[in-house]
Amino acid sequence: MPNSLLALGSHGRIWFGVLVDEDDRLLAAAFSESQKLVKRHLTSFSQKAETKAPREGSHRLAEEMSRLYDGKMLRTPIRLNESRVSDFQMKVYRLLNKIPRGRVTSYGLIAKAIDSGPRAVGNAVGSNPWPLFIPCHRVIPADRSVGNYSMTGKNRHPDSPVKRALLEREKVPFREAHVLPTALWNPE
DNA sequence: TCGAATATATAAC
DNA sequence: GTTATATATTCGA
Repeated sequence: MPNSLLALGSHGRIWFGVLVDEDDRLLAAAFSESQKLVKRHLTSFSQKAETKAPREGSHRLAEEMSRLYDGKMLRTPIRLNESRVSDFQMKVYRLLNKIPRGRVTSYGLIAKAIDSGPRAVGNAVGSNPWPLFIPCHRVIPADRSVGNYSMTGKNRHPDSPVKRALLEREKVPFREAHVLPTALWNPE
């Protein structure tokens, strides 16, 4: 009888939430200034495959998430439940995992590396179920502007302040509205 | 199965 | 600066 765990935590103004399966693997994560939004997002995610509502409790990954938000590294390893993402998405996410902290890459460069197209990569990056854990905020448009960071529909402006703040805490160098070319990382 | 919708890129004006 | 067009993948009717 599968039943996942929904755990919330807060740090400053921000709420973090994780959805973990019964084998302690991360199904999805979310963060927002609104606790309600985080909870709603994760609950609806779990309902896409499970009939039962997730039980609620605490989990170390909710704390780890705030470290990532602050631009720090994880203290403990994580395992992902990849059963809800496509092979294509996983191919993209494995590349995102290789982007070093303090650097960024672009949708187009990823597309070239995996022999796909930039819009398709944008789709995959935008539907990342594990924000912060899979650093989708390190992907920017080819013109090196900040680009979008939609949080599944919310905050949909072209140069997301949330995304920029994440990058700046990771010491990505900016000049005005653009990332410096030296911070660009090329996937192999 | 097909048409529409993307967190795009590039080239032209 | 602004379009126009090519493009890969996903999702819903």
